[in-house]
Amino acid sequence: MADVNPQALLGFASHNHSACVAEALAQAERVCQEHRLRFTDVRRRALGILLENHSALGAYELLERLDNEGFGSKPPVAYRALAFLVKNGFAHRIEKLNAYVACAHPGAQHDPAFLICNDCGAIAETPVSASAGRLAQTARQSGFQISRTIMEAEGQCPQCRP
Amino acid sequence: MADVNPQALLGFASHNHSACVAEALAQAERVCQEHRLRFTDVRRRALGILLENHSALGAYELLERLDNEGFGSKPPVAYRALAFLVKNGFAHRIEKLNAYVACAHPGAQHDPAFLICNDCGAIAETPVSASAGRLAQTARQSGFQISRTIMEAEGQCPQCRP
DNA sequence: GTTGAAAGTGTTATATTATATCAATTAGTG
DNA sequence: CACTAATTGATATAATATAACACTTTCAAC
Repeated sequence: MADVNPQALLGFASHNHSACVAEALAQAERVCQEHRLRFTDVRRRALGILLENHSALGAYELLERLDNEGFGSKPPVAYRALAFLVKNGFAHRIEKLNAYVACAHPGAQHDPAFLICNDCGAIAETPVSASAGRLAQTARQSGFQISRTIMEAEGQCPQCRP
Repeated sequence: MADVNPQALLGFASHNHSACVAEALAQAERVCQEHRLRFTDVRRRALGILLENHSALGAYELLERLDNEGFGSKPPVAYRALAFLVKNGFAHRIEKLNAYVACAHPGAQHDPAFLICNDCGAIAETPVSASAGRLAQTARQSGFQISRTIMEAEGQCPQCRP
């Protein structure tokens, strides 16, 4: 994946990016205070980096940037920050890419679903209710109790279409 | 994941397993003839192994079994067989597990969706029309062209529930 | 049937993603 | 302050995956 056009992100619509980063960080700050979570320097910065990118970042890419900024340089540094962010809903893991994105709807309870552009790498998170879909229906019928749903669609975003 | 109870598989319902393996292999044989695909020894055996397991198998687990049976012993042997099976719809990759399952509905065109039991490792493939869901709807509305959809739900299968 | 091109196989080597464990530090609590 | 739990950073290693090469097999053209 080449450089990502920032215009192509966040639901593939334009937006004020630095404001959106600041807003998301502030929101995370608030949530952490409320829930007595320790929003440490590495964690804050990791989220900042994901937000600045606004597309999926691999753990080792994140690690490199953290390292450049004086944080640890070894894999667990990145993986632990990511684990914290994912666990608390500030970021999501994209299984298809073995990569991570900042959450586009932090705070709100949601089953994340993603549209992944194979051309430019843009990621759009869309709020889909997993419990309402056919898969959940099938699960209920067969007595399967779903704890988490992964929904990712690959394809071409509007910007990259012919 | 411990040993998987065969009773817990294929939609979490009991079935005649050796017959189902033979039938699936025969079906694959037919499809390959129709489509002029080369269903070589490694490929056939790889599918057989996946079918016998009937739950997700990692590439290296598959490799070990192929090696034991006199096929190559190096990763590409397994990955290439898997690539063939996945490409042609005889198997699916479970992104969440970095593992592979034989397809439960070979031949038919379908968007596979999976229920993954976190306790016993059982996998059920359910025929869900991705193009009919909310995610596809959102995609259409935003001009995103979906080429492939990943749907996986983790949870507890009926056998493993309290 | 021989030949040439394409596909398949197996290997070596290496890349990429991820985790277990331990020592040192920091934050929060009584 | 003293204690505990959480966090950090490092070492080491595990698990997953692919690139590139030599050799073989298949298949179609002749």
